Amino acid sequence: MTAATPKGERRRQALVEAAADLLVDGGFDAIRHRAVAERAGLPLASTTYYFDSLEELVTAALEFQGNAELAYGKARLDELDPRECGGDAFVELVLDLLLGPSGDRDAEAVLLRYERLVATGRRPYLRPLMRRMSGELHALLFDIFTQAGQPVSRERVEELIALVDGAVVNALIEISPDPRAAARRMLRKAMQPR
Amino acid sequence: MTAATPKGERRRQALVEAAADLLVDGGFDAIRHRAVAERAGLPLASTTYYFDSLEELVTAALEFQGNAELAYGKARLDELDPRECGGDAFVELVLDLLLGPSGDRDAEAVLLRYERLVATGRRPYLRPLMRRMSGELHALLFDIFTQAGQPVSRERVEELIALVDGAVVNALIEISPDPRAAARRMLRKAMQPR
DNA sequence: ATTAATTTGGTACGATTGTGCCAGATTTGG
DNA sequence: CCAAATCTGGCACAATCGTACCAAATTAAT
Repeated sequence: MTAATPKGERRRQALVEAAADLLVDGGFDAIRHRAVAERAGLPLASTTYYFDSLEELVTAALEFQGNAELAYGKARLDELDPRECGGDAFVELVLDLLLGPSGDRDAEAVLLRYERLVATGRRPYLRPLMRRMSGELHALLFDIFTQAGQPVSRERVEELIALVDGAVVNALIEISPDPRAAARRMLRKAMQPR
Repeated sequence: MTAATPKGERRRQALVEAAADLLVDGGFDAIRHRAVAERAGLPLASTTYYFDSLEELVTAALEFQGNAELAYGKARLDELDPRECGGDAFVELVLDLLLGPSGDRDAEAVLLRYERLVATGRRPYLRPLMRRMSGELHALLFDIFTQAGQPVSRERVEELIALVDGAVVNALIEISPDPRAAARRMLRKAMQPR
């Protein structure tokens, strides 16, 4: 279902953003009709009016959030200073793209990113969207490495991403998880010249 | 709550195994009082009689399943033929340990293994258990590499595991996911001598 | 054998869920 | 300006959930 009136469009968008918020700090299961409506300050029925099903709402929320993250990544690419590309700053940049800005320190934000990947396994309807966003992220990383004077093959990009993702996933079971530190360690070792 | 009579112990165990079954083919969310009771052929109330809460039941199921997988891994180690350790067979062995036996062909079984890792992020009560099992798995892989005449450092084991895990997680979003193939490709490249 | 502890299984309750319904209000198009 | 489309929001329903309760049955202990 799509809105036909300007105000309707605004309301629909408000619902999407509310759902994206819930997604970020509660995971997929936090996206419920009532929760979305409440956070958006709208009546329950508006969620079923603008979205034929929960799946549609979840998809819209994921797309909104994913696009925001990609836009953030592109901004980082544009402001990339080619001089500061060998050191730690570059590693942090890559981590920012894969795990989210270092500002949000807690592991929660990181967790969600990987919940998305895994949750896609049981929600086939998300696959096309996830595939597109994942492709764009890979391309973005490829550009950033190139721009930074450290050209890499597409295969190498995939390898580095896998390394980071694996490090993160394995860090989640620690008593006091610090996935970013684990990913940083792994990435540093992989990137140092031999 | 723990059983005091032999028959009670048997019933309790039946519940654990039923819960483990549900875990395997439905994920954590599939472990519900009613579902467990039904699969075990026992009344609903037996689940609350033997387990103070759902968390306790989930924990028991995870432990049961994890131990079974570790036992499988140890069996594979014992029957390891040191002659067939350079080729593809060895790669498949490692994949069997990390993704499960190649017999279960579908991506479902693989998916669950990674759902467990990520789900642990939102279920802190599972962390001690997951940590122990993960540690044993790492040690097991270390032994296997050693036994196979390809000694590696503990750090290298972690790196290879991360590589496989990352490859799997990223493969889950494909239209027709084949995580094992993705992991195999990544592992082969990492293990080939340079 | 008889008392006490344990187990059984049926049932019920309160919360939460996704979603359908619909009379009224609002906005849009002619 | 007015009819038609769109939107609103309150409500209800059936399912499902975790868990509490309790009288009867079974098992263990003396």
